[in-house]
Amino acid sequence: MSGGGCSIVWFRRDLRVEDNPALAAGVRAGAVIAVFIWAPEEEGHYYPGRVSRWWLKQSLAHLDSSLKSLGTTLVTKRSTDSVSSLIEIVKSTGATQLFFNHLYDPISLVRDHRAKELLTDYGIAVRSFNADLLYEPWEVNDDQGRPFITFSDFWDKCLSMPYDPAAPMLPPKRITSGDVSRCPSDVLVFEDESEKGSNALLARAWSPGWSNADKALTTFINGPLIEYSVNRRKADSATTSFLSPHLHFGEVSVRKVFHLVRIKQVVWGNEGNTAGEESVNLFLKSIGLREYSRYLSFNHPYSHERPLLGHLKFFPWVVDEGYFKAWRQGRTGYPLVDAGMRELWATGWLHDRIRVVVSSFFVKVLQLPWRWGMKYFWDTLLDADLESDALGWQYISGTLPDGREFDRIDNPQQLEGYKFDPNGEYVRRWLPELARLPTEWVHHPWNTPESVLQAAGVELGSNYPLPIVEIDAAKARLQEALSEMWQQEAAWRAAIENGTDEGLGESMESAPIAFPRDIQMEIDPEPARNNNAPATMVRHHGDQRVPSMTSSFLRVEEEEPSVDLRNSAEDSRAEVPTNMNLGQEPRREESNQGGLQTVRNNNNLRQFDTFGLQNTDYSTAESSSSTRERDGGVVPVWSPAASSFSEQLVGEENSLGSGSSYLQRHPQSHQIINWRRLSQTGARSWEMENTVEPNAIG
DNA sequence: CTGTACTTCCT
DNA sequence: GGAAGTACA
Repeated sequence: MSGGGCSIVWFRRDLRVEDNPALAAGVRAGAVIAVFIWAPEEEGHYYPGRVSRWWLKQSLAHLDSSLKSLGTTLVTKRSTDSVSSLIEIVKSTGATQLFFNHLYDPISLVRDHRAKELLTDYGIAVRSFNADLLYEPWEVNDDQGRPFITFSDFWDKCLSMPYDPAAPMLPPKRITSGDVSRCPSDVLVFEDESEKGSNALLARAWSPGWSNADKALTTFINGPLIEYSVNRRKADSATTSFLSPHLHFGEVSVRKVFHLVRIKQVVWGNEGNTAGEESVNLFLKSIGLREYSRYLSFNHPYSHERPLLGHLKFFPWVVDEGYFKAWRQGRTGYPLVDAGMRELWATGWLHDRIRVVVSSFFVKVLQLPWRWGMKYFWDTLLDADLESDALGWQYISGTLPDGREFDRIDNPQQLEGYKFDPNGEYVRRWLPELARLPTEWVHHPWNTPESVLQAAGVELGSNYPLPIVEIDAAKARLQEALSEMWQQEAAWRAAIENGTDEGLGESMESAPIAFPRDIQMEIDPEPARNNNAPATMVRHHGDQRVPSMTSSFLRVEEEEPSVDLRNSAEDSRAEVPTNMNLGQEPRREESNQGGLQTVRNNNNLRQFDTFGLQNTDYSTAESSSSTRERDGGVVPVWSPAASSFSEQLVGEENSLGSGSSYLQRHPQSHQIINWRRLSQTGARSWEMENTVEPNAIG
């Protein structure tokens, strides 16, 4: 096809040969050059952590061996600029086409757009595909064609779309290899000497690689899935799917997961197995959250570093590295939290429930800035995933429209972990110093009788800490912090109205809470795990300001773009994109909603009506055309204004004019994205459609 | 069977 | 905090 040149299939987080649309397209087009480019510097702060790099290394080796058995090989390149490397590969191989699968994190959106532009200019036919999601983010909209702002609405829609997700494709039977004789692979280094020892242990517990992922999926669906709803609340149960690292690297297709799970659902539905059906719904929901994380990232590319809602803009986060360190080391004095943090450090894994516990503790009790916790998760989790983790932390922090109240420490008794760890086995496993405490006391040593402690060999404050913060103190401090936040907010508004402080919004925007320097390097309680970061890692933290140790209540804002609150939204709201979906060709298969729950929840927006702002001028939001004529069709174009639906929200909610207005509760919600920084990267509009033909651009 | 107090979970 | 479920009069 296309003149007979070979195609580059650019692998990224789609390390599988099965149900890989980019690979399938390459195979269909003729000879294939399979490429992986390792350019971690492109990730900025989010240089992958040790365990994540370990996984990637294994997964790539696995993919390479699969490709070899199919007739080709994986070309690997070390790079600081993926797009330049692609052009080099084009030059050295004579490839005429490039295929890849979509990613939705902000860095990839920019980079992939640039890849498309530059390579198209170079005369290369570029096509990209959906391999990571059931539906592309722009396919899932409400009745007015606007993106959803709550998960439940989003997920209800996904489960009731008029067409099913694409059916998974089989792996190619054979791949014709392109000529790579003049395109040598670089040896990719994913771990340094100091990391090898720790990494060796990982191989005992995990088997990266797409066919292992497939086995894990089958095992889960035929086994633990049916018990999922019952067992999911046990901290150390082996009944989670353990698919998340596989899914992160795209070793298994989420569409295959979805299809196989729905088959089970139909079977169990016919059998009247309600427990099984409930399990399926819950498990699919966790798949849905992963979908939603991409959806949010696509619609709000800064959701990994900025709260989606602005109402915590003035919250005085506790910038205290001592707290942060205690949390990381599992020395907070709360056994369940500490057990979780030690498990995370030791294994790179944490049960979802425990993730909620430790992150909720981090935000609500310690009141540390959530981005620190998110960064630590990024550095340590085997399944570290920017979009999913951003969603999780924003949810915990109460900065999502459908999240929880911020001003409550929910279920403080869950910190006495009898719900997730009723017999204390989990705590005893990870906190040997508490192993001899009776179950009755193992979750709350702080009020355990002295005689019991002595008998168990526990000396509080010595071999196990007293609670770093008492729950009651944390509640009180939370209230103080909130009133301080409201004062700051009021002062800020007053200053703006007086015109005396125009610069504040700007300065806040440019002063996010810096990560503490080198957080990976000082964590380790055990020298054997010392994580001597390679030079590249250090560099990413080198330019960070270190938070002051002396001012634990230093007020540091989560940044927001400057918002001029004086003008009414109706006067100046941006043009509303209307036809994002026109170019889509919905698949025509008959929709099968067999038994899937489509109960519609109420939106249940939170009552955070503290600012009382109603007139908000989102003048910083740029307007941009959301569609482009192309090949006789209109295709959706990712562009800042098109994906930022703040202006639509303003329009709709203000026109409702009711006391339950969304924006009355969340006056600055969804005004979160500083598009200037995006445009600095050179992206004005990013094609995400999958049918760009050569020379169609420009 | 309906009303109501109580519990659980919430992305 | 509130919806949705549960137990019981």
